[in-house]
Amino acid sequence: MLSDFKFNYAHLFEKELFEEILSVGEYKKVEEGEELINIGSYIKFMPLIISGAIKILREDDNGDELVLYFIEQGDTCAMTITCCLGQTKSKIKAIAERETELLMIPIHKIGEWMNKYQTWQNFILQSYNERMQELLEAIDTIAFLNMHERLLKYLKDKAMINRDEVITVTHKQIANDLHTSRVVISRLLKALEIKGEILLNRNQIKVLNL
DNA sequence: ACATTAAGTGATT
DNA sequence: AATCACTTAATGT
Repeated sequence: MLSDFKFNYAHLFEKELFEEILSVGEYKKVEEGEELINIGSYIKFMPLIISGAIKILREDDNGDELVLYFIEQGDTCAMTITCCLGQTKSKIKAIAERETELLMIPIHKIGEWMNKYQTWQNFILQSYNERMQELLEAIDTIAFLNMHERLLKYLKDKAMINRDEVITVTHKQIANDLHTSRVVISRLLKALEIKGEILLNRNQIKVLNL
């Protein structure tokens, strides 16, 4: 586990900072489906993802969800950075997409290290920038792409972050993630299968043209 | 064998 | 693209 962490992060930070991260960070392992952050909750830790993947989603008052993007190893959560600056509540929800290992950094360290380490500052700014890009992409997807394209992007993203062309989900779950109805998803999936883009099985979708 | 859950489909708005 | 109503298929007990 620590070797994984080294592999993903060691080259980013100077030795001194890396040591400090290790001594202050708290190792945590979460199972698939486990909720890491909910809307309205205060954030006390900033997670560095060692392995696995996390799904970031928005939720409305009715509890209807909409997936914004996925983050994986080497990434961190941009929301925590915002929270750290303004002591605000989380505006997003984070759920483990699969079994995931994290290193939890107390948020007061974020600011401290910003002043102390140049590499940390770069890391924070860069991840913030990457998340911003992803958000814009998510907006484009929702605003300008039709359901057909959104679905295909979702499937490919999902296959990518799980490093598996076979995705294990029900049509209902996809419908929830994309905030539409199951019937619509079933129809679009069927169309994709006929086009030869995917193979359908109960609880499973195989993405072909990755 | 029966109940439950997932997926497919026509028709309507 | 959403919803309804219904069918069919797969899976669990």
